[in-house]
Amino acid sequence: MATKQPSVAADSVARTLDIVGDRWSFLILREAFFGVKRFEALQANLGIATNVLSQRLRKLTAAGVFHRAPDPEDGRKRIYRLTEQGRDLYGVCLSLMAWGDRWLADAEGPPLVLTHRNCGASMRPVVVCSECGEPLQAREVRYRLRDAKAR
Amino acid sequence: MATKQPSVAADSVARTLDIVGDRWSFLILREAFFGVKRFEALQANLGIATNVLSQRLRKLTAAGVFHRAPDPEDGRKRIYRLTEQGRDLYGVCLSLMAWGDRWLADAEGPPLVLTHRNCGASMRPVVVCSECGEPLQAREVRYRLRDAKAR
DNA sequence: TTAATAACTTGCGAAATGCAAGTAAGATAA
DNA sequence: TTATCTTACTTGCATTTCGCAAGTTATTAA
Repeated sequence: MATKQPSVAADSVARTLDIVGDRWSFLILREAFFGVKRFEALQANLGIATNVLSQRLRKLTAAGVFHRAPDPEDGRKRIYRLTEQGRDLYGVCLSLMAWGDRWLADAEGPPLVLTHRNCGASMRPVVVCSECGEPLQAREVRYRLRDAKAR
Repeated sequence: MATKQPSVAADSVARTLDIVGDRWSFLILREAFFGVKRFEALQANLGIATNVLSQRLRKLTAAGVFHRAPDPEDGRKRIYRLTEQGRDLYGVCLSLMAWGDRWLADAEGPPLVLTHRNCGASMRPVVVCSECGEPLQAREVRYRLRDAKAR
């Protein structure tokens, strides 16, 4: 059995889920990563209720995931752009997609082929160690607080 | 602006979120990755209502994320083990943790140091291309249906 | 055989969600 | 300039989900 270490690493997950841990936020982010930037387009693509979309965008903007600004070419429109913080969620979003594609795709949803433009290859996203490049597994990772003893 | 491609890759994200896209599932998974295997321990660590935990575990088990079995040493207890499908969510969970640690950690939650046992280094998880090993960014990834034209 | 424990289920008030309708501010057309 | 349209919201209300407290059932321990 793994060493118990809940409270250490727990809060970073919980805090993240406070922001994006509802049924819609990642779908909004997915659209954003596809290049969708406007309220109306998000609403139409997702079929989300307008009050909920409004609320989510406000929350995500307040959290620093999106930057909201009027369209200089049409003052009625608002442009929602991902901040660096928001773009940094791409890996999570892509991993969610890859997991669903691997385990849930069937007759209803044919598997996806992802292509990496940089190298040109068909690929899948993998979560690896920044230092050795090996895929990470739960048993192989230890969590510590900086300037604190190991648990 | 990116090419519009919502319905293609969209459903894999949506299907995944149908299973783990609520406020509790990833917290339950986090505990599971820390080695927690029993109902009572999950409840105590998370402070989740018992009916919701019961419902979530049933849903995640039905979806193939957990395997549920009676403890052979004590028939009252149920052991919830991650299946391969469940363990495959580790990357997502770790990425969520890393994001929260990077962007939301502050006075309340000191940054974490993750150590990779295999290589011994302090590291952070990175989502990379399985083929070239480079970190993935939204602009660099194309999505296609297998046996379908590009969009 | 009685009591304690583990994993639930049930009932009920509170909160979140979806839907339809309305509003306010800026653009467009006559 | 006036009227209409568009965009991004807000409001009200019914439905669903959630949290809490109090059972219930099955198994173990005394």
